[in-house]
Amino acid sequence: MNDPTLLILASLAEGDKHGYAILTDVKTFAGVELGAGTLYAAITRLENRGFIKALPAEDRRRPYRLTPLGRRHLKDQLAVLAPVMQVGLLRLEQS
Amino acid sequence: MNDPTLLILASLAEGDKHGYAILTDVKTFAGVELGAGTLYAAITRLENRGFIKALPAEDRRRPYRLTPLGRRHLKDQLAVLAPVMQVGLLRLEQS
DNA sequence: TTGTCTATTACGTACAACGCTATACTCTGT
DNA sequence: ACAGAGTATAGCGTTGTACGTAATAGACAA
Repeated sequence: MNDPTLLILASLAEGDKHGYAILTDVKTFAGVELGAGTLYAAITRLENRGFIKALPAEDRRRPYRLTPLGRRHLKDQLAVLAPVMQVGLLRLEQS
Repeated sequence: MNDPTLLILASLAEGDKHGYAILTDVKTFAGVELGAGTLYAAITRLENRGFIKALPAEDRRRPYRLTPLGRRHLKDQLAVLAPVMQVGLLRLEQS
């Protein structure tokens, strides 16, 4: 899958998580196994864009929280994706 | 939106289309306006991967058809996306 | 003839996906 | 005590590609 940011945002919509927890969560709900490099690079980008924010570190763990902006972004992304999925599935059935 | 290839495959699932027709179709069903460069570059990549194949040109138009391989690929992509959407929407509601 | 629509191609840039590696700590089993 | 697996993050290099922009060109309407 391309676009790991969507997966990360969807994961954080459930609640605060640190990187590794996102990794396992994504694998569970999406069946996608992100590489470590892919994940943490995407996290950094999401943070720079204000979609997620870092919480105080616990030990080695660096938890992140979805911001209202990130929440809206996820919602928008899903709103774009929904009709694509519907049309795709419908057309695959019909032909 | 990133990943214009998904949009193109979904468009061609309806029937054969040339580039410009894909452009307008995608705008209609997905609300996404692809740039010309984005579109034709993606088409070339899809052709190289065997997901679509070129049909005999009509005038200036170069129509393309979804191959069985491309069909399967679209199906797989949507199958990955479906749970991501479900989980995303569910979690947005809950929180 | 100016502009808009159809239709494709080429080019350049900037970002980012991904694999790989390094680091380091914790816990379990033998 | 040691090996190995799991937890957790960071850095690097390559490759791919998304996207904007511009060029080309025919058709048609104002």
